Order: sequence, then C-alpha cells, then structure tokens
Amino acid sequence: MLQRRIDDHAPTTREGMREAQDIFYKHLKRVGLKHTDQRDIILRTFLETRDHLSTDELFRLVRKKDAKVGFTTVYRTLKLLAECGLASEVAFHDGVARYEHQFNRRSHHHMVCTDCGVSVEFFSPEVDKLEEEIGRKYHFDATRHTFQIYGLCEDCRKRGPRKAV
Amino acid sequence: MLQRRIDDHAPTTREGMREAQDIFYKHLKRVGLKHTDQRDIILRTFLETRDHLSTDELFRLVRKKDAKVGFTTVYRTLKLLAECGLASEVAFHDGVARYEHQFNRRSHHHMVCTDCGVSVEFFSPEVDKLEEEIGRKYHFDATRHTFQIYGLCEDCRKRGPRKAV
DNA sequence: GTCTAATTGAAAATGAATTTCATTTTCAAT
DNA sequence: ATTGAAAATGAAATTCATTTTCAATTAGAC
Repeated sequence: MLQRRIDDHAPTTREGMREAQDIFYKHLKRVGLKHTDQRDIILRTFLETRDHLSTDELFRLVRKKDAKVGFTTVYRTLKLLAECGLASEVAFHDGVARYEHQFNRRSHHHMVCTDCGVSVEFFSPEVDKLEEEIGRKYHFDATRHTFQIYGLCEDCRKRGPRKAV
Repeated sequence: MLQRRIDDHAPTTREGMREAQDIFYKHLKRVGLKHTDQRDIILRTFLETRDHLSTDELFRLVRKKDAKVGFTTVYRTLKLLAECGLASEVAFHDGVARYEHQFNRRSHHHMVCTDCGVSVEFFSPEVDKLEEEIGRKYHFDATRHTFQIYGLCEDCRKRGPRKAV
C-alpha cells in the first residue's frame, strides 16, 4: 500500500544509522539483552524505509537481505524498537498494526484515505499543545495521543469508489 | 471496565428512543432490510447505556433481556447502527472494537488511562476545526477523525503501576 | 574455552472479527 | 389469512493478525 509522505524526513544517513544503532544497543544492554545479527539487520532495514510498515511487510523486506530471519524475531524486535523510542505504532484502523521510525522525526500526524489507503503526514503543534492542556485539566499524566483524519484523497474522489460500500 | 463520563449526555428519553428507532427503521427500509424483534432489542439496549461497549459486552446486556439473541446478530446490528450514524466506533487500542451511541451527542473525544482503562470524554472544537482545515489543505474529502489522549489517571498515578511494563 | 542465560524461529495457540449455512421469520402480494 | 421469495438468525466454523511455546542455537561474561 502506497504511503506518500510530504514531510521533513530525510533518509537516514550513515551517521544517523550509527546513532540509532547506538540508542538500540544501549537499550539492549540496559535491559540485559544481547546483540545479535538478526536484530542488526532488522534495525537497518527498518531505518532504510520511510514507510509505515506492518510486521509482515518489514519481515518481507528483511527476508530479502537474509532469508534465515524469522517472522517472530522481526515481531519481537519491533517491540524492542518501540520500547527505546526508535519506532512507534501508528493505528490506521485497517486491521494491522503499523510502525514508523521515530528517529530524528518531529511530531506529526496522519491523514488516511479510506479507499486506497494512502497516508500523508501533516504537522500540527496545536494538537500537541492540546494533549498537554487537556491532560492538566483532567489530572491525567498524558504521555501520548493519536490523531488521524480519514477521508477520500483527491485521486479516489475523482476516480469514484473502488471499494464496495 | 469503568467508563466514566463527564459530559453533556443525558440518558436517552422515551421520545429520544422513538426518534432513534425511527432513524434506524428508515435506514433499514432504505437498504431493503427487515424489521425484527432482535434488532429492536439490540437498539434499545444500546441506547440505554452510556458506556463504550464492545460487541461482546453489548451481547451480554442484550442476553439479559432475551437469552435467544445471538452474538452474530448483535455484531451485525452494531454495523447497521454505525451505518446510519446512531453508533460510532471508538478505538481505544486495547484490542477490541468499541461502539458508543452517537444519537444527539455533540462532538467529543476521549482520554484513556493506560493502566486501568478508564476513559473520560472532553470537548475540543479546535480538533474538529483542524479536520476541516487539514482536509482542505491536502485536498482530502475529510469525513471523520480519531483523537485520543493516553496517560495515567490520577488514581493510578497515586496507586503506582498495576500492569507490568 | 566454558557456561549460563538469552535468542531464535517453526509451529502452535490465541482471540477478536467475520463468514457460512441450514433453519426460521418477515412482509408484500395475493 | 395464505403464500412465497427474500432476508434474518445464530451456532459453528473460519479467518487472520498477533502472541506464546519450546527445543535447538548462540552471545558474551567470566
């Protein structure tokens, strides 16, 4: 599924890659886990793409590089990456969990086409401010939020409905 | 799971109930479906509660009134209610789809405690405005959005973590 | 190099959501 | 009231993403 991105997100540079690996390895050490080739390949593959990947999609990409890496390991590594802040889950409500990398990214949200699934990112500091304000108001220790807008993208609107309603 | 609500939402009155039934029946007629006792019971049960119900939770409530109604029928009726705007899905990312009734409700959003699951509603016209603005900017025909804030509620913060992290 | 604890990945399990299908019910036309 | 076609029902089966299990393998501290 196409994931168009109009954003500030440059492809991960060699230095960025190293920096991210460093964060990951430090996290592993901290929680008493080990450094493995599989985790390495998975992290690099994940950082190389700009897309919003499901576990299965990342697994397929990883497998192109090393056919011996299993789905379960990708699944578990994705959780680890989320733990140390390098990845975060984005829920587009299409039935699968998706992750995007969060390394050197500024806060953003998504607008998703309900017909073709394309997603575009947008920036809205107001929304971030709201999280903080509302949290304070209701005495919640607010840690995160989700905000997605759903609708028909221009192409799908012109083409007419593709999915049965 | 407790669903505290601090909102403008009065319990559905007898007249409201009739009005909602009217909307539902008109919708059924429009799409060539039939009026049945089960659908009646399910709609009434749904309107009687203020909670954010999963299909299974609604099924249990319905079963108290009529033990012969099946889970599948509740599941399907909930979809019908969503189709005609009487219900809408709310995703709290706890693994189950929840519905809340949307009859005579004004736009609102939810703040969810990640520890105990309590949810409180809040109102934020700014968010609704954003949907419209962003949609225009990116030439999307925006139809809906989701906005949830996650964090620790006051009680859970005081009590300390309950769930393993 | 040894040893222990962590890792791996195939397979199985889980569980919510959805579909199937034989039976029953609705409702419009008689 | 009767009929018959189309829709509804609900128990059971299926689907499918996610998560767990477990025996074999591997990392890395000593």
